[in-house]
Amino acid sequence: MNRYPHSTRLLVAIDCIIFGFGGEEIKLLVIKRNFEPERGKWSLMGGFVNEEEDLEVGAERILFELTGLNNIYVEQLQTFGKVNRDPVERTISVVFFALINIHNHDEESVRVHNAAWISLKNRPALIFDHEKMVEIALERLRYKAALHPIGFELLPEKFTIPQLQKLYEAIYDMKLDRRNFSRKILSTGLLVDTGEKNENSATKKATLYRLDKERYESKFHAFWYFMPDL
Amino acid sequence: MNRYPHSTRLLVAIDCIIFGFGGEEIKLLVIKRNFEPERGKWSLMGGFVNEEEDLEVGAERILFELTGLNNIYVEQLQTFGKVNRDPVERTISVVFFALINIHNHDEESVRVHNAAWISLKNRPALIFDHEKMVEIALERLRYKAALHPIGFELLPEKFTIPQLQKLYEAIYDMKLDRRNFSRKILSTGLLVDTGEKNENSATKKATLYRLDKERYESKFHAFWYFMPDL
DNA sequence: CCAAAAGTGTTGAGCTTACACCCATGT
DNA sequence: ACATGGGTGTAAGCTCAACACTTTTGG
Repeated sequence: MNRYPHSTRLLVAIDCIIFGFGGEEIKLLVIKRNFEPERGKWSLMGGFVNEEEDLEVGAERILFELTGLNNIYVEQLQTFGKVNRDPVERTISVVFFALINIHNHDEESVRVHNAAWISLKNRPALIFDHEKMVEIALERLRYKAALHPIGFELLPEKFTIPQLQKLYEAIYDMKLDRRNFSRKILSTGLLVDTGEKNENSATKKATLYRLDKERYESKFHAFWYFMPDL
Repeated sequence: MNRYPHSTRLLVAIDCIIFGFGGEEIKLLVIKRNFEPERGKWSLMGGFVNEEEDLEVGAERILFELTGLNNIYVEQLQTFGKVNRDPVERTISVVFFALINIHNHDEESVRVHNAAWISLKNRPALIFDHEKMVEIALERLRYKAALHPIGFELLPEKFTIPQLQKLYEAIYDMKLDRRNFSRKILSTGLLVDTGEKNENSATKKATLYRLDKERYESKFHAFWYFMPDL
């Protein structure tokens, strides 16, 4: 059904940048290619767009395939289209980035796909232009997390303020003042005290909070400063 | 050269959102289609990606074709890929947005393409999903202009602070306090007094400033608040 | 001399930062 | 009891928002 007769058709791929938080540092879920080209190298999870599939649906399909998760935070990042970015054949890649709770993914899927969580900060080289994609994704994550309450997507349902602070420190690779951070976060009114305490701690047990979903939805698009000078 | 044999190839288009500033309101450069489908309706300027052409290069080609301008501010916005977004044939559209000085474009090109500057705020309906594209572009413009010194791209080389203020008021569709705005802008150190005055004014002539290019480049990626509460 | 727009100064409020102390827990 | 990490209070400085007055120009 080529109804715009004189135009060239191109391969369109989707690549997914999957961020997780390990408690100390930001992690990236990547696959080790067991096919050519670049067999044995690390790569983002991706796939081609199906003929009868919206881009977002494709991204969700690919994310589900690797993680077994649905209903996760996904955002379109950017489209990469340099003529020679894929040495096999010209391919346009629409890149998405996802934030998931690292403990929720399906371990079996990850094993089957030969995937692994790697450190974002000390990551190995990635194939093609995936390196650039990750750089831009990190920039976007920093941008977004400073202005919107996005970080919660990386944490479990119930979390403590010190955990949240560690997360922000990992995202921006900087230390924050405990007292000021706590006050700023609580002042948003997004956190609800569950009454429970974090039993894992060896010292004083920290309060477990959960997100106030309604407030979260309604305030998500507001412009805030979660971070001091960036 | 189909070397990924079993995958579908799709049409890939580029659409351009072109913003200009008329002195009072933000304008959009659009074309009136003289071809089917949707003949006679307003549409963004666009075209298909050439086989041997990077996406950014394609966007610059399309922008040059309509405006006669090179070296303008262009940024990739997002890619639209709903299956039925183009009724003729499935087409992925990579959307760019450009900021130009409205007085610099080539009038002849605009006439040839049956194009016109329309009001952004009171715009007529656009074809396909171009309406949504413009919405998202405006959101992005507001986002970006609040944090980065991007507005200058819409003004002439030399401009006055009141002009700049009118621009920001147009972008955010709100009134700003003259004194606070002036102070905030001057405190960035981005403006250089040219020594000249705006001779067009009927009353007190305002000082003409120009951008300090070096400072602009070096501070462009800083996070700032140009605007009060959004 | 008057109207209209440009330029500048001040002040109070609120926010941010930097800092110190107390509490809970396990060893 | 002590080490470790969690929780809260406060004061100083700074930025921002709100506001009023003076200057320049053309008519």
